[in-house]
Amino acid sequence: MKLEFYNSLTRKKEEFTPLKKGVVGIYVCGPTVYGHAHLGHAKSYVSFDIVVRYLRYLGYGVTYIQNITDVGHLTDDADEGEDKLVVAAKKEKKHPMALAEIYTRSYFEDMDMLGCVRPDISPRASGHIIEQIELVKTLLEKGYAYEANGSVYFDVSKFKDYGKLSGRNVEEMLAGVRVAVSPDKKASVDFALWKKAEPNHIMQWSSPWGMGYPGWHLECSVMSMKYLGETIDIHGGGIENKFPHHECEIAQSEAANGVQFVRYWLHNNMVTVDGQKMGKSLNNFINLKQAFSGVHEKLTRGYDPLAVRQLILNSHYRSPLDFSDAALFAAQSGYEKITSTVIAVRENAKSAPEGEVSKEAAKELEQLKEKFEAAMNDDLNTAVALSVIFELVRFANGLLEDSGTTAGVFNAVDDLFSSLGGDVLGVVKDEYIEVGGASDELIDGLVKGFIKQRNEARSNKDFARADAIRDELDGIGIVLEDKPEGTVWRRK
RNA sequence: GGCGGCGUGGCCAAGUGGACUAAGGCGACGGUUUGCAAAACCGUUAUUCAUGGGUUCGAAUCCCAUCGCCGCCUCCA
Repeated sequence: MKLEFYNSLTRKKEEFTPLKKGVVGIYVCGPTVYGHAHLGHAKSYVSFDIVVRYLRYLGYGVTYIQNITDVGHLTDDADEGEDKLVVAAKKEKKHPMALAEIYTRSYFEDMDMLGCVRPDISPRASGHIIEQIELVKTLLEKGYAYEANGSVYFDVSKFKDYGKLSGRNVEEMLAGVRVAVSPDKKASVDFALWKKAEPNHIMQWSSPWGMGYPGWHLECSVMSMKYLGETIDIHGGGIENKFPHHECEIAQSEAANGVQFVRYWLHNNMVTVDGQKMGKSLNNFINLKQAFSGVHEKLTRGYDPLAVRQLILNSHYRSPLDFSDAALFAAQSGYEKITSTVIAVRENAKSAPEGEVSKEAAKELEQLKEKFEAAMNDDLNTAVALSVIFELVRFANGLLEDSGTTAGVFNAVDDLFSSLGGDVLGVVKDEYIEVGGASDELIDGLVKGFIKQRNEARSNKDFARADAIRDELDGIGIVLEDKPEGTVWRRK
């Protein structure tokens, strides 16, 4: 089976073929950096991280572009309202660009924690004002836009395909207008390409139409065009951006270039928290730093970033995902199960008897790999792909109990964990340095001292003392496990 | 009000006309193992897929109605 994506544009699953053989250009709408990234960002960017990782796994050369929106958009569409970056900047008493810098760094930090590969280019909207002005000029020259009172608007009536992505009908939209129409616009559906700035507006640039700033949809058109060309293979983003944002991107880009803008539109669904929409006023707004640290009244503990990632992968990217403390807890347990098995496999690979992979093991691993790829090829069904990883865990644990398992088998199992669980899903790490690593030498020495004392107590049948030592260590987050080959410790 | 989507075991979630008497994870319970645990392994845990009708030889999957939730129609991943 070939790789298929559900294309929002055609509303069906389609086999994926890139425009140019072997290479893929993908553009994903990035964050507006006026606050820390939250669970919704995590779902979106982990989802597209999987797209990039899987395409690379399949051997494509992928160019991954994800913008950073550091020019705030208006807080409403009635030509009123304030730039939301500016609003946040005032509140924190910082220059908007300083604020953008703070939250851009915070964003990358959180995405690194979640194991998302960095985009090849993270273009800033503020760094592409010239290109944006050029696009507006082109649209004016071609008659798709008009200037009014220092602002420039896109004339939707000139672009026949408007509405093709979101399934909206321009006449119906005109009939059902709820927002007050700006006096400068010819029609309520027209959208701003360039906005005139009031003198006190902090972020403004000079243009042929006077001082102003770019409209909200322009940057994505401009930056995808600049780095990926006029027609790009994949454009990703949140489903809430289908309209108006992506619809407007199509209009601007296709009007300017006269060619198809995006071949495959991929949209991820939203998150809820405890079954409710996540909102600042609902007190269920959880950002990633809170999820990782557990400092939030909805959370009973902090969660491993990769456990958060695993929870996201446990459902389909086009399905809504409900975050709750219980769901995170379950994901954490499952993540730890995978982790401990991978570590055990790698340790055993070093001490196991020499030997090649057995035919039976090789066959089993091949079947798991095929099942995994079939799931991923079906519009990235990570939930099923993850279940294959759990099948591999069970298979591996069976091998671990068999003292006859050879190093060759363990290495083959590790290879599959590393490629499917690591390279593709990103929930298996290359190295686990938390336990027994150089940074842990002191702790390791101390814990081993306690283990020695406890085992002396055990051999003297002084189980009360033995259990007391174990409980004491458990209280500070260290778990002891008595294995046939001796007692080992790990962090909780 | 208009448009789109969803509702599967105690919880999360895949499956979207016949191989479903419904994956996988978490939790719970029983067993193996253990001094007892932990971890691991084995087994049990939905005759049923929001509710009520209908189509079909056959429906979780299609249609209609009802209830609930989510998204878009104003920036938002």
